[in-house]
Amino acid sequence: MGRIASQLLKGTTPLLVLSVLRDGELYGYEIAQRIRERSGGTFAPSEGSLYPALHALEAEGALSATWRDGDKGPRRRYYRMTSAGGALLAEHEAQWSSFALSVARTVGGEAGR
Amino acid sequence: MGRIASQLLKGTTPLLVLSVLRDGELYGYEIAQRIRERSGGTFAPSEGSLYPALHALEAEGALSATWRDGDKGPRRRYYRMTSAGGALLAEHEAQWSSFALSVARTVGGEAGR
DNA sequence: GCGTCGTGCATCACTATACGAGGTAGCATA
DNA sequence: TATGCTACCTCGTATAGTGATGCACGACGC
Repeated sequence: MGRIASQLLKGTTPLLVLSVLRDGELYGYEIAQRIRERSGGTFAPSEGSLYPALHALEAEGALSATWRDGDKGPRRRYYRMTSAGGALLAEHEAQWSSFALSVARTVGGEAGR
Repeated sequence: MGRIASQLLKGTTPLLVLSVLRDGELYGYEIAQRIRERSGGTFAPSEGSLYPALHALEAEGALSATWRDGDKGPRRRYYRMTSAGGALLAEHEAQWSSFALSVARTVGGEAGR
């Protein structure tokens, strides 16, 4: 990803994470893969941003998580969206659309009114 | 603006600044006002982000600037987009649309293929 | 004359957050 | 044995937005 995009990404991680968790329970690594797939490869959140974001969402009560031993490979931490998480997702979605709309208006040059 | 939006804004300032300068020459304060108007009041870049961004764009050669005494009020620094700035604007626009599209795809949940 | 307000530019400390590197660990395969 | 993939976590660094502060000018009210 170019040097610009990593700045554009700021603030979108919770939105992206919550979005892929609408499908159901996922563990961290899998969340990153889903985001990558769904974005068409454009987004590949680094571990250094993904895990802190998951911890923060869990601390806020937006996600609940449980450790589970994989029969193969190391243990995984599975995340599930709570109802508070659903509300937060809705909020982030609204914020995003309003933001994207405002960018479009400003760049497009139509009167903002 | 909420605490989320200020993170979303990161990286968009050059795009917004260059966009309003398509109209012609503007000075710093005026650039902020235009962005505010065009965005419908959603964006109101703080001075602490606007001026450094203008200086950076000037240093990159995307903008040329001249001091001019206002007949009333203090002197103003007028900015004009260079041809390099036009190219940079096109690049930022492309980057933005690709970014916004990817967010929409990821949030929308369509296969990213 | 003097304080206050609005314009206009600039810089600073603070903050949020993305990145990459490094560490731990388990299992599979060569 | 060693290499590589999965899987988690944390740390140092860089980027860039915010609000506060400062300087300077002109206009207006008292």
